[in-house]
Amino acid sequence: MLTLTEMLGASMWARNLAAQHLQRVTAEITQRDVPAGAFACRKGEPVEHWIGVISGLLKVSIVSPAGRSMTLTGVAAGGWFGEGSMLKTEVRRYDAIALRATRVACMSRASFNWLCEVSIPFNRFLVNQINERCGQFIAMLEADRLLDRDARVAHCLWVLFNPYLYPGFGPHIDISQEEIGHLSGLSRQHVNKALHLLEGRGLLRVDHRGITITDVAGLGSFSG
DNA sequence: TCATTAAATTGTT
DNA sequence: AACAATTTAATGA
Repeated sequence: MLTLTEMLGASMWARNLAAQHLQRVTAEITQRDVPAGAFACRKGEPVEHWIGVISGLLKVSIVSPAGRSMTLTGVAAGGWFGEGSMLKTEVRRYDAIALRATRVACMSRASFNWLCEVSIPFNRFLVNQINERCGQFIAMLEADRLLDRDARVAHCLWVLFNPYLYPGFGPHIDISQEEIGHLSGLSRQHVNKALHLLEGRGLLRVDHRGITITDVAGLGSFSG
């Protein structure tokens, strides 16, 4: 299990921060353990924190009035989310559910605002992060509306592998096929078939309780 | 260290 | 959704 310090070391924004800035906000960050299946945050709550994943895996999703849920993205270790709501002062617009026992880091609004004021690298990071996310959501719309199931699995893994949003640790992603199913909105059976199809195309390798990406660009452009 | 068992995950139907 | 096969993790000799 990773520590907060190790996780920050991998986080894109913490890498480029001045030492004294990082030291101060690190001291102010609080940690919270979220059991599997529980909410890390809920739609409609006031947004008090910028949230990062220290270990585990979150699913960011929204639920329609009719009860249908739609997954927006997954957040793996090293990833942070909610900066949009920090900048705008609004209530949380989605749920974040732990797909397995997950430890999150919470940066208060005060710390976040302070970083925005004193750190140019942090502002540059925010612009890049929001830009990356914007590109991913466009790709997600395409995958969701135009592409088949195999491509949706490919896209969902490609999103998780994005080195900017989720600066993981190497090409291996620790995730079960069931968890991929929850992220992509498909059944475990479809995920299983899709993974082996993608493996046959040389884009990844199916491991036990995980996968190893061998061709990131290929995953991103896969469309059947 | 090795064997046994339980639990989790995968592959198929 | 249910089942069997496989892998990992945990336990104790």
